[in-house]
Amino acid sequence: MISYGAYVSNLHHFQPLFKRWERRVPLTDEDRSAWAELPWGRKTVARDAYLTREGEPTKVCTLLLQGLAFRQKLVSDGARQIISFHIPGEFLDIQNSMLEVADHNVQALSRCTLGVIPKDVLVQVMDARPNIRRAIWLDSLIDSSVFREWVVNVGRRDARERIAHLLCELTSRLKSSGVSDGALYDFPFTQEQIADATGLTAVHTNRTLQALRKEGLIKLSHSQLTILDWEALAAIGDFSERYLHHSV
Amino acid sequence: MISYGAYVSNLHHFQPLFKRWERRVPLTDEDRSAWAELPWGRKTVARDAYLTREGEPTKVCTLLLQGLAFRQKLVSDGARQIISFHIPGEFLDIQNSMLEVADHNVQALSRCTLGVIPKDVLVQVMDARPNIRRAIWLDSLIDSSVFREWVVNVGRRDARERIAHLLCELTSRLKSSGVSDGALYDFPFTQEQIADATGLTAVHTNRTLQALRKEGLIKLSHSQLTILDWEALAAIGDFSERYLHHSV
DNA sequence: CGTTAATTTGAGACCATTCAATTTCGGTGG
DNA sequence: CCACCGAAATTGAATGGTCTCAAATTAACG
Repeated sequence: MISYGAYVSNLHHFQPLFKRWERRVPLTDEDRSAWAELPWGRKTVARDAYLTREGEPTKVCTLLLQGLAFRQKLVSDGARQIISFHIPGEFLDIQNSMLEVADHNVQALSRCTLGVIPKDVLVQVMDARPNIRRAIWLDSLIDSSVFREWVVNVGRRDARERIAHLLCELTSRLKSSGVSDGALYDFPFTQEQIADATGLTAVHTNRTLQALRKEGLIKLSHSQLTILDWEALAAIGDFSERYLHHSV
Repeated sequence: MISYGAYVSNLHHFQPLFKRWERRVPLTDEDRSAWAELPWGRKTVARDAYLTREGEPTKVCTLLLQGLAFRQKLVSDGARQIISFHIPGEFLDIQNSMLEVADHNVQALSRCTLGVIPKDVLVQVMDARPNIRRAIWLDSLIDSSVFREWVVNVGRRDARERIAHLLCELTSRLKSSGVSDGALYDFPFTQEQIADATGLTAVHTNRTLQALRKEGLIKLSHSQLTILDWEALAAIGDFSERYLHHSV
């Protein structure tokens, strides 16, 4: 029998997830408790830890509960391309539920707490609960939309535009999720990570960030970011929230 | 009452789709006939026609029956980034089933025949038929994987590598789908389209293709492509089929 | 407070772009 | 069947954004 304390505690971990899901799909109390009662494993990992490795067979799906994480692929000469960043309440590898082999790597960006669940359990709950199925299906479609925008970002924007766009995306998503109030204090990304996410070198990322600072668009030091002029930054980055599908 | 002739004819149109689906998910005769009996609209469009426009409300989903198509986004200065190419038997906008507004454009690359279906019909059939649901869910996850690889391609490879990779992807997908035998005769892509897909200019794409030709890696003229040295081209493009998930 | 990671700076080289101009290709009408 | 036309491919030369390779400085952390 599950104690009331543990039960509430479980539900508590899923608040960012439920909050995000319920913006788009109605959940019943049954949905929520069924979700919380799944055989979740808890895991805490250090910064830079690999959560998934390309080429390995998929066994579980991973929900990010606390901290930040990112997906990446390595090319033959060893260069790294970051493909997406993830915030609490997001699945890091929902595709593992259906695909047999991981096609990219997932790494912790900061110290992370994770909810880990066997892939077949997830498939079962998706079959049984239409609301949860739709919520996950929507998450996955929105992930896809973000990947598409990243193709555009690295393919057709220059350094200044790419970085402005990335900062806008992170701010917008954190604000929408309620994790941050929008000014994005606490910005644990290294310049090398920003470089790998934008297809630039760390050196050029450094110079570009300095330019944005000198123009009074952002304030960034000691892992603290402040967006000083959102309108200007969004204009530079050609940023529109549409692709994030915050409302449905 | 649906005539036998029309019924068979309908099924015929979906052969490339069913063939692809059944590599990963078992379909029953009931699944197939239920699918064929949906209220499909047929549409034929000319080269370059827009099938979906960013910002427009989503009403239908579109299945490519014949011809080639691509997804793209335009940035503020008018530049175009192509995000994916599509071959017969693939959905062009499955995300329309759940999202309210299109986040990118879809264009016909050649003259196309399309199957068009209202989004709510698709949602219903996915709720009712687990096999079809899983097939579409898999399609969508693999689309996502391709988008991720494209982020890597434009983000961390040089011109030569990007184009080699793109040619390998197209060849591999056409071969796997059975549309082509793998040598990829009939290559209707313009150099401008290849440029827009790889984040390059048409001029540099031209020079890079010439280099690949001079090295004896490909033969390309008059819209006919032949891969002369697959191994070498795949090595240059750092190409692995893993991300295409041909088998599950 | 020492050690490593992360950021910053400089200078030169290079890949890809820009901007034209030219040639070839593909389709059309006379 | 050939002349014509716009689209696509090709070529050249100059420019420039980003990279490379160090080296120096600053920040983070136990």
